[in-house]
Amino acid sequence: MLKVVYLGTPEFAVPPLLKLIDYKCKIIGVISQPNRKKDRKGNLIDTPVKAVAQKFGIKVYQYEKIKNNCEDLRRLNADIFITCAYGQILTQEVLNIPRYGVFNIHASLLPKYRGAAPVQWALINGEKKTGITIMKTDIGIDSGEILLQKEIDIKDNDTGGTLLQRLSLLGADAIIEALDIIKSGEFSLQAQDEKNASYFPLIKKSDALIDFCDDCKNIYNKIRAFNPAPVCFTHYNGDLLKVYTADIIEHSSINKIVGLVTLSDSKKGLYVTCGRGTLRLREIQLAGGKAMQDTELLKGKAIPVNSILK
RNA sequence: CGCGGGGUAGAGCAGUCUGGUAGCUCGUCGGGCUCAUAACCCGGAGGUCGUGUGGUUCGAAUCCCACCCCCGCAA
Repeated sequence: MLKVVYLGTPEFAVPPLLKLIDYKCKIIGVISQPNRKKDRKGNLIDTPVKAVAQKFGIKVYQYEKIKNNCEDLRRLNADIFITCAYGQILTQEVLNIPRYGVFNIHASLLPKYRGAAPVQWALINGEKKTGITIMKTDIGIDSGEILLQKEIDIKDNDTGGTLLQRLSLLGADAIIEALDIIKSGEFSLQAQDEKNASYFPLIKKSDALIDFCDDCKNIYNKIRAFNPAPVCFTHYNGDLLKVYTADIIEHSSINKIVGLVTLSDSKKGLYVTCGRGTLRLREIQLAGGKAMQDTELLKGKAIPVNSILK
């Protein structure tokens, strides 16, 4: 039976792990990032992958720097490492450890959208399709040879959350398929076409600040890409105003004043001008308050017409 | 003890500093007007003001104490 070590950290990496637990292989260990998230009281929270692994009695390892723990890793005597949003870059020394090498579940159709946040970037760029790539990890970032790919359509109403979830399930199916192939021994790996490669960086919190100078379509895409995390935001009177969802009201007008509230009505909602077009900020949240519909928020809190959001 | 905001009618909020039995925007119910309406007019119902059968007071949503829950930031 194939001895697998699974490396993953966030929610996205949970479905593939669950699928592998059901699969005819032996998961001899799970490696996850150190616990970093804290609750409001300052207690550290287990990573989603760690929590699931522990529930199934799988040994969990958390390394500050995995590359400094090769001795441990060798001792596991694994046939294969499977990575999925693990969060650390593996060195050649690590890659050499498992018998069949390291395979990665990546949420894009490589060579496009290499990098740590392929799903969000695909949405930001208004892509119509994306997918999962199972590739053999090499020393570059998402540059390894491809074993198989699965394509999926991006729906107009997809958000980062919904798309991540579907891709996560797709990734779970894909890795099982990949293991079957690997076990059969009959497969060939396909080098990536470097000419078509694109790389997008990790999303930073500051990327979520809405720039109303932009075209409303771009802002709309960013808002859905960043829902439910990190969530786009702007400011009203200096207070944080998160925007979970928006609707495009019209996309042709050219506006000199942007971030301008043109309609603020507890029945019709909150309309704001963009460089091109107008958006309705539909699901919003002020600091300290809960997320709610614009119409609900406006019943208790006035955001007068002609206010500027920035 | 990381910093901060908040828990008041079905919903969103004001009132708390400067104690004196609760108000706004909606929703809801009834009636009216209208070809019609997410429009407008009139009227009604609905709240032990997070919990403590706590403290202070003649009197607490409001001040003090303890606890529970929600949210923003930070990590």
